[in-house]
Amino acid sequence: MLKGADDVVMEQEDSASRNGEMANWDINDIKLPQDVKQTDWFQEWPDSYVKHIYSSEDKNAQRHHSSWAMRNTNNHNSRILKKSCLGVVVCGNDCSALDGRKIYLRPAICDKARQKQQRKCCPNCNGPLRLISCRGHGGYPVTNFWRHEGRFIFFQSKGAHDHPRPETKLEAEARRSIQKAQTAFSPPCPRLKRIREIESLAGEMQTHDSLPLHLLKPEAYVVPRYFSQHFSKSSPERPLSGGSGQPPYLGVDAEGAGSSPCCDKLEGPGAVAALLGAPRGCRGPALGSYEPFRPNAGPAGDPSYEGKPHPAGSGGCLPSSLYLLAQQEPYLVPASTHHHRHRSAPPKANGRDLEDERRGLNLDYCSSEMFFNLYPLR
DNA sequence: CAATGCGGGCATT
DNA sequence: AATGCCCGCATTG
Repeated sequence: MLKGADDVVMEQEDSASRNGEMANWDINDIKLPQDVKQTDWFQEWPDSYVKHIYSSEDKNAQRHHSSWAMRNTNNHNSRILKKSCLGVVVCGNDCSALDGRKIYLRPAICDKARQKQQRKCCPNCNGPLRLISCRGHGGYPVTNFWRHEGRFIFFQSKGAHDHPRPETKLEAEARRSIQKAQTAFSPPCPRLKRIREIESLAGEMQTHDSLPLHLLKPEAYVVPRYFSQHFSKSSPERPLSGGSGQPPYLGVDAEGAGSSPCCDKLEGPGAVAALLGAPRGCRGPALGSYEPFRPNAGPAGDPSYEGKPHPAGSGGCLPSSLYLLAQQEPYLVPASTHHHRHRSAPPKANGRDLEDERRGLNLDYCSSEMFFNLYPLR
C-alpha cells in the first residue's frame, strides 16, 4: 500500500505551505482570497500556527473535524466557528503497557460525557484517569477557527499543543462500540453491574423511562462484521485516522459512552498489552515521540503523517491512516519521550479552571474489561 | 448517548 | 469591545 505516497505527501505539503504558514490572509480578514489555485489536503493533526484552505467539498472540513479533541467555543461570531482543544486523558498513575506504551484517551467532547469519562478508570491499570488540559496557546487551549467562504473552507489554528495526541475520533468511537458489543455478550462484572443499576436508577428517578438499552439488544453488536460496517460508512470522503477498514485496535473502554467500564477481569497492564501491543508488534520508526512544537509531525515524528491523502472534494480513503493504524494502537503510545506533566498553571485568568476541578480523582470503580474474549486481534 | 453548532450570559482584560 | 468559557437547547448520527 502507499506506493507513491511520498509524491502525494510532497504535493500535499506543498499545497499546505502555499496556503498555510505563508498565507497572506487571516481568518479575521474581511475578505478572504477566492483566487486559491489549489486547496489543501485535509489535515488531521493541525498544530502550531498554521492555516489551510480546503475545498468546500471536503467532508472533513465541512464537519470541522480534527483528530485533536476540539470542542466548540462561542466566540460570538457566527461567521467564524471557533473550537478549543480539550487536551488528552491520561492515566493518573502514568502507567505503561508492557510494551511501554502510554495511555492517551480522547477526551469526550460533551461536557457531561467528559465528566463521566473521568470517573472511569484507566483501561490499562485501573488507576484514575486524568485530563491534561491543553495550554498551548499562551496558557490557554489551542484554538482552531473555521470559516466557510465561497468555494473554500478556511482553517486557522493558534497555539501549539503541549500534550500528546489523543485517540482519533474514530478510534474512540470504535472503542466504545466494541465495548458495547462486549458487554452485550458477557454479563457485566458485579461491580459494573452495580454501577449501572445505580446510574439507571438515578436516571429513572428523574425521567422515568429507561434501562440500559444495550443490555437488551445483544446481537446488535456482533463484532467482526460490525467493524467493517462501522468503518466503511463512517466517512465516505476520507475518514480520519481510524477510518481505515480495519479495527484501529481493540481497546478498553475507559470512557464509556453509555456503557460503563468494568471490572475485575483485567489484571494489570499485561492484559492490554497482550491484546493490543503484542500481536502487532510492529511499530513504526520513532512511533510516538511527541513533540509539542513540531508542526506537521505525526506521533511517529513522521511529517508525512499529517494530511494524508485525499483530494479535497473527491472521495477516497486515507491510506496513511490505514498504514498508521496497522502500526500503532490508538491510546497506547510509546512512553519513550512522553513528557507532559508540566502543570505550570497558565494564565488561569478567569480563576476558573473547570478542567482542573474535573480532573478529580476517582478511582475505584471500573476497569476495563475489554473484549479480550471478543476475538483475537487480527 | 454523544458529537456538533448556536447563541445567551457573565467575568475579565 | 474582545476574549474565554459555562450552560442550555436543538440537531444529527
